[in-house]
Amino acid sequence: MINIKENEKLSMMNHSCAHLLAQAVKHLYPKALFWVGPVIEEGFYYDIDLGDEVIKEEDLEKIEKEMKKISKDGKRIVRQELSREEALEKFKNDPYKIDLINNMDDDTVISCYSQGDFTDLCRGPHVESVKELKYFKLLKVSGAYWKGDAHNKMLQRIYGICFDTKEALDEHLNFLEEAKKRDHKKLGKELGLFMISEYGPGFPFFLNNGMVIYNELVNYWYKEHTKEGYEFVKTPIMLNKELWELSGHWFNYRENMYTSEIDDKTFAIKPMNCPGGMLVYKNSLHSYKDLPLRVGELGQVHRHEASGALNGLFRVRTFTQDDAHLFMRKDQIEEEIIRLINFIDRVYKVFNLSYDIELSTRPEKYIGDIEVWNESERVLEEACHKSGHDCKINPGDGAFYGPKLDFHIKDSLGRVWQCGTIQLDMNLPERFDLTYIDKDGKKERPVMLHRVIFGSIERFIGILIEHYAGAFPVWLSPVQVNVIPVNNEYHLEYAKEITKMLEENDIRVKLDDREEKLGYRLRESVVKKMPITVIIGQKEVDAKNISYRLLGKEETITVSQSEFLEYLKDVIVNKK
RNA sequence: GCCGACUUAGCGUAAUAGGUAGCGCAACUGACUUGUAAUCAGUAGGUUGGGGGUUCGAUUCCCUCAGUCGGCACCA
Repeated sequence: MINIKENEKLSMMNHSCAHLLAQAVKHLYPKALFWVGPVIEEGFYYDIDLGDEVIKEEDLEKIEKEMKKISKDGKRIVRQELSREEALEKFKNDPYKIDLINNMDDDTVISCYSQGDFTDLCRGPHVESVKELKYFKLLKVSGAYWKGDAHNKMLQRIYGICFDTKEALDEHLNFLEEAKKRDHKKLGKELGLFMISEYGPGFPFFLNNGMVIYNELVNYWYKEHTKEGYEFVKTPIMLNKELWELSGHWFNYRENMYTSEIDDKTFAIKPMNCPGGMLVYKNSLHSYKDLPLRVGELGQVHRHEASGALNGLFRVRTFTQDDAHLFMRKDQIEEEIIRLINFIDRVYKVFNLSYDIELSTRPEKYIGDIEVWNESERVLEEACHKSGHDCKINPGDGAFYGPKLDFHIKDSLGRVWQCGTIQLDMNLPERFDLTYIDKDGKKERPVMLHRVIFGSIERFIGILIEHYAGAFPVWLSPVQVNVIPVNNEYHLEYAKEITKMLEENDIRVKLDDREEKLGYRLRESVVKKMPITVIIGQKEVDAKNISYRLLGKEETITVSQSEFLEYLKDVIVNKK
């Protein structure tokens, strides 16, 4: 996946293409006023005020046609620098451009670019001529708040993308198509993984096949966390409102919390697991010798997300965080974080997911001492480097209660998802007055980390569906082996024997003994993305061996039963 | 929540300038007895997302509610 913004030439082309779009829109909708048209990672957009006219998806073709016409006409793109007064005069009928000009610093060089009958306020740079803009595509229209503020009116935004060659454009359009094919909502339905009912928008149901994947992930999670020295808890879904007042969540997130009135008391369904985790910590005394204490919880949380935000498994109203709270002494932070980074690295590698780490630092609104912040940020960054990773800084993007490391994974299509996060919390240990007993018998405040690796199991499954295009590796696959006898009359008995043998070895196996042609059943094996298809015919019956085909491969491999089992155990245990 | 589009059988879809809906797959029944991506025939399946309105008549037009999708805003 290409990042237009990071490629100087393409970035300039896309910016010019945004102007070309604006010019075309102006031709077709003379009343149109334009806000801004920046380059983004996947092309460009332009925000447009059309009064009461509406541009619809089907209008894009028409606009594109006009853009092509202008491009063919081949006008040069000319830069002109203006004084503030000249600029205000030039754009006097355009409140949006006036707003832009008035918000410019005094030392900004004001410039505009003209191409034929169209002029736009812009700092540039641009390509020499609209002639250069040949391989572009308008992709979607939507509403967008003026200046990105939900209190402002909504403008219409048109998205597009431009390339320097036809091949590059086609490649991108193919990429979009491929992504569409992999859509987890579509595959989830086709493969019987999950469903969402209109009775519960944002509340996914996992179906049998999805549950297999879910449980495999959970089992794997427990196993790895046990190896890493974690303990496990399960805290209640619902707790008295007073707890949320104490934690501060009631004040900050009340609007998004589900509540229930019982016996004249308000209970709130947990939107996060930490307050419960704090209570667990406080349930017993802790010695400095017991630290670091690592407490894991697969905690199901509920958050009332805006209806328009919901999206398959990616954005839901209930999800399971693979949460953990780590309590430690100050001198243990660095080591613990390095350990965590290595842990997360190990987990992502299992799924063939590469990733980048970003450090988000102190935001404007923060709590705690600035020295503690600086020190914490330094420790996080250093741990990142010491574990052999680059660390991109995201200034001011930390939580109000502490800095964090975010893990951005890259899927097989090159799309980036934020999943893991390690957050230092300077708020809750204070609010809950967490302590441990130090060497000299005095109470000390522990340092606390929150962390997730998958983030949300539901969302992670959504990402995996798209990452694998529904063709899961054997260890995750709902059905691992599909057994097809060529002819039920002669081969079913042996096929049953094989099926039973595999079942006894904890392989998820399916026997397809329907009275259908081999081709038909084989096709279904492929369509349902079953990783291994065993075909049992006379040859196999006679030799007492097994022939199998791997999903996506043409060849048939014939092996003995024990070799087959060995092969299966290898791919499953080693998660190949 | 906001802007726009969409909602027809389990799934994917067609149709009517307003005259009560077709097709494919799946399902079921029967025939076929099969060696690497769809055997043939038949049967059943729909108050066209819910409610309201206009009309002699609404799946089609209008209003409204819900949901879905693409964005925006939000994302502890």
